[in-house]
Amino acid sequence: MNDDVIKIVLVDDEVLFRKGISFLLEKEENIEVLFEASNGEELISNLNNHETKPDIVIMDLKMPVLNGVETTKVIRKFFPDIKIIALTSYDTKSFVANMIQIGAVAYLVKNTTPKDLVNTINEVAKKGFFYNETTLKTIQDYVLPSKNSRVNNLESGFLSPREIEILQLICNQKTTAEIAEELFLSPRTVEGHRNNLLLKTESRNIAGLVVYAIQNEIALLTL
Amino acid sequence: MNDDVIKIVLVDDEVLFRKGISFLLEKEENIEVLFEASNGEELISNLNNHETKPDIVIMDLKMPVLNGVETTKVIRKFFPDIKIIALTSYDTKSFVANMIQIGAVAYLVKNTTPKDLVNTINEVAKKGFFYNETTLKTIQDYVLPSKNSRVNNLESGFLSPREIEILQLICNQKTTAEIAEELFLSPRTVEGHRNNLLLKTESRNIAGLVVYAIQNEIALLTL
DNA sequence: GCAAAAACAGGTATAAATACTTACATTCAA
DNA sequence: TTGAATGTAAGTATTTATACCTGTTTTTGC
Repeated sequence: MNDDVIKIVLVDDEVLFRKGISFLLEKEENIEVLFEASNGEELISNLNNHETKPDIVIMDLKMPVLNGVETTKVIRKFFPDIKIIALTSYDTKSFVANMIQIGAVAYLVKNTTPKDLVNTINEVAKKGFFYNETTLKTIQDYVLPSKNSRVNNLESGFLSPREIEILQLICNQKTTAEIAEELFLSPRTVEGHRNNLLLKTESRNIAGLVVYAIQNEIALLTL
Repeated sequence: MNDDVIKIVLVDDEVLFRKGISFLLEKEENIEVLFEASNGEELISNLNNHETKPDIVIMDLKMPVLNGVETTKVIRKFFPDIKIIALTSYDTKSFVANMIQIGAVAYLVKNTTPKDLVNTINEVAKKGFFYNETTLKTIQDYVLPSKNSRVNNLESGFLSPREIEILQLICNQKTTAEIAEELFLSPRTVEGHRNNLLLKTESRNIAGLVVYAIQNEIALLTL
């Protein structure tokens, strides 16, 4: 796959963005855009139907139906040969680290140049991964061993499924009592989870949690 | 300016998106992209320096430094001949209405096709404006006269400068007491504003306020 | 099977937000 | 100049959230 044409698939819910990138990439001689998808589910069913698999998937993280994180996990499992370049608007530390851990081989902020994008694609095709300086720094921050694993894990910011579930309900303006009722839990349990969320996301209050959730694409902004 | 080439300027903080659209548009024979800008301030200083003015500015609403709403106001004042097409990721009712009221001649969600974009540009160049069905419906909802102006204004969701200021501080995880101190106000006053914010945005709590703020580009997600 | 996480749940406090109300001064446009 | 909107501030009460603590059970990875 080195000297060959690099086969790309684009996944992003914004048509304009997708088409734009598509045109940009097709100007490159060694890059071919196989197809596009507007969310993770579409991507996966397309992958199952297409004979030729892409070398690289360029994927937005904030998408409806099946988001970038979940989609990446699925791809890693069922199509381990496909490289994933994560593309997003924001770059929260914990999220970069999270994506890398899940298996993205490159991480790009949308506010990047076409040149960088093409360069990243070529590097990924050649070496299998490509991390720019910012990403490398973030990785360093996280990979560094720490004295206390518990504290570190609290600081690292990864959320458990339950925590994510509760965070989403918080973003939906639910109170602790309502969340408890909805999930058949004690309010105290919900309080505990919320407290952990505050610690993990380093937030002071609900406002911080919501901002974090949206920044990290845990809560979608779509109505 | 009817049969002539349509001169366009793109304003968006995401380089990739900008370049993508740029390529898309330059494939059209009757469209020329004069220049690009990454935020409102850059756009305005560019407008001042360029001899040839654009016919249309395509503007993202969520931008750092000077956002789309403020930029639109400035353009309407100093370059009234330039048409503005608003482009955004989300389409909250109050925001669409707000932009139209400010003077945008078209409103496009980013999740639209290149064809629609080109079509909108051509229509705007020809007729001076172009509203799609969704936008028209939103306008209808707002233009309809109402029995009670006070209630209507509360429902319409437009926020006063003071309210926006306080909303931003809320998004920064500030408590009522802290906001009061920072703005040299009584905590009760801040409570009053916050209460009005809850009413105007139809939110139940802080979480709702934060979501609203981000959806309506009042609070930026950039760190 | 062991160790570590995660999920669960309670106690005791205080701090903060929310729900109602009212009132007055200023600013701004019709 | 009158009404409307805004900004200011307060009373009273209740509900939520936050900050500490402690513990058990269940799940998961190695």
